[in-house]
Amino acid sequence: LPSTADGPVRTYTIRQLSLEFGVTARALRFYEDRGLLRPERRGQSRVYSVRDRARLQLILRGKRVGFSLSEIGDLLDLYDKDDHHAVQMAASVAQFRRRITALEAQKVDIELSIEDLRAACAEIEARLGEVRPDLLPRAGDYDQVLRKGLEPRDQP
Amino acid sequence: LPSTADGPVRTYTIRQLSLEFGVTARALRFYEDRGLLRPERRGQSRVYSVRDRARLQLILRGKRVGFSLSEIGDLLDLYDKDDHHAVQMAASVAQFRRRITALEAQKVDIELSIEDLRAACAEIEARLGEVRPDLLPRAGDYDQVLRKGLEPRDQP
DNA sequence: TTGCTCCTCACGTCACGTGAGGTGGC
DNA sequence: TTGCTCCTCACGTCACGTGAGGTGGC
Repeated sequence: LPSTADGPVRTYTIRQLSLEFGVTARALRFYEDRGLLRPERRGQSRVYSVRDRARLQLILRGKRVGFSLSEIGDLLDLYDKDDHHAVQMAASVAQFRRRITALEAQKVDIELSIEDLRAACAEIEARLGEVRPDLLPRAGDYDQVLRKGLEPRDQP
Repeated sequence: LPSTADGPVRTYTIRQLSLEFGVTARALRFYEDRGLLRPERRGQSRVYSVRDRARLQLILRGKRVGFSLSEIGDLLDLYDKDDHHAVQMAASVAQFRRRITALEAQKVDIELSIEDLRAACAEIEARLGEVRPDLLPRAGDYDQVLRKGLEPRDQP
């Protein structure tokens, strides 16, 4: 095991990181392929450092808020090239604000979609009430509704 | 042109529909490939009926609220097989309610992402204020910030 | 003949999922 | 020897985008 004066250097296997962060090993290899991670090798196997782990954490945070991998890559590259991280920080804030704007637009879209679907439900239920009131959902029991709907109706 | 006692039957070319609904011709062909549309042919060319247009409208509405094409296909199939549309209506309401639930979860995710990004911005700006207050954004002028950050600093 | 729209492959994109087939060290 | 983790292809998924190369009718 490699070590320094401070003791052995902490490293991680691909499985350790994938379990810790709840992603697949395939995902980690994919991030490497895209240049976002550069773990060392011990023979064939990948060996991830504490820094790799930190980068992975940033990658996953970025993904969670909707950045593409290439956007995340740009941010990480800036971070590497900028010793005191000042420019990187300013650039990140700018990127983050843009993302916030995009997310707010998405949120509005979702709210409109929900309204749309609610209106559609109401309209359909009104029409259904005229034709087959027996098919109207009772307190959210939609499975019941479907089973009932597919049975033959009682013929008078 | 085909016609009935009511006069000529209204039809549409692929370009007419794509322009009207703001999608590409490729998208319409793709929906056909997935079995969502079945326009007639006049020679090689596709001829869309009023019914095809209505289906397209439903497809696009479904997409807008986040249904996959295969989910939309299931809904449309039900619609075709159910003469009085009663079962189809009940099933749609059930599907729509599920979609609403999913959208509400997505909305919460987005809200959390926005909060996350806002917190990250605040934290970064605080650190930046200590190191390079000159890089702090002035009233949203982030382009300025970036240009400034990439210039060499004045050496005292 | 030129232009326009139409057509059919078929590969590319995004972020991986999912086997297939093989290796290394305990 | 069996088991485990690791590895590298490489094709599949989703909803198309994007040429390439060709046809038909005004």
